[in-house]
Amino acid sequence: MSKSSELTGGPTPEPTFATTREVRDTCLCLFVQRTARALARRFDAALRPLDLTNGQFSLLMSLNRPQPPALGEVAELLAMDRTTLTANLKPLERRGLVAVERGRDDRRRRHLRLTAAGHALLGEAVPIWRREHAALEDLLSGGEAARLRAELVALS
Amino acid sequence: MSKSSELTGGPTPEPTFATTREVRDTCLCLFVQRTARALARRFDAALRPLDLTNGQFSLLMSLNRPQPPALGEVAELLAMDRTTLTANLKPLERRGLVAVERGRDDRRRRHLRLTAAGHALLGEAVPIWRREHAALEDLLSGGEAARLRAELVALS
DNA sequence: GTGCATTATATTGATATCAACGTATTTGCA
DNA sequence: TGCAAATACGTTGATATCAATATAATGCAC
Repeated sequence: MSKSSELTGGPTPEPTFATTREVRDTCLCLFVQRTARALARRFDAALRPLDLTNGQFSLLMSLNRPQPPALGEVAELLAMDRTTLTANLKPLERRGLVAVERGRDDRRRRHLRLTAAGHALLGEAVPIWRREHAALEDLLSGGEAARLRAELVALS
Repeated sequence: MSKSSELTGGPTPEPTFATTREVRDTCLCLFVQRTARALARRFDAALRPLDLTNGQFSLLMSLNRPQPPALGEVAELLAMDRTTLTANLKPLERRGLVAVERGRDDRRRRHLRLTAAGHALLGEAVPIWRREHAALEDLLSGGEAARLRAELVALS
């Protein structure tokens, strides 16, 4: 059936150019990474006047809630490694946008609280996000955005 | 109409929790970054026996073609900054998987060539990619993968 | 063929990402 | 109670990402 033995488990053959085209044209991981880079650049550029990256914006936004969440909860919400979140917090702490405080009940936990400055900066970022996101949705036809979100969540 | 003045351009109000929910539930950039992290972890784990990351796999694969492409072409194909690609090449060059050679016609160009070792390693990676990617497509219903790819490209 | 804009790439500095490993605290069980 | 497993988090080292800036080669106008 197949001219290739790539599936037989024998001595691995070297991939043909046809295999490369197949991977390049179908690999969902590659497609998502590519779009992730493009969107990151786009939102980074839009938020540059506030000296915020897209990731910092999403992180600050996830902290804007009645009760300061623990680090682990936020990491899970962002589908991010805990240690990555620890690293990402450092520049925000330095700038006084986020404060970290030990849990009173459970002293292992570290709760992340948005400071007044962080809250205010987030307020400036929201209109930028609205503008940029509206432009983004214009690239998709009606209803596609919702479907895209559902598909992305299915892969997460 | 709107109880919020976030769109009026006046003194920026601080974002409400409702705004946070809106961003969290709709931001395509956030959704894509989240899925990008999850898929990267997944393919990184699958390729770990070969000591390859998902990005290194995609990069090696993009070099598997008749004529060695120039750095800039590859960067555009991967929607990646040129300087990022320069950095990503270093570990692959160290391991002897990729060779960089100056263009003969245009000596500014640097052509990226897969070595025999790189080609062989890529051969070992293909079955792993096939297995992992098949598992991934199972998470989506029929035809969704193609639609997802098209939507991701529209945003790139 | 000179000179200048353009093109292709490298370097530096900052943040982002995760695995491997280590520490402190809590929980549950004997 | 005492102690081991589980939980929450940090640190280190490696790669990934991009903006800003610099260098070198090409090409074009004149």
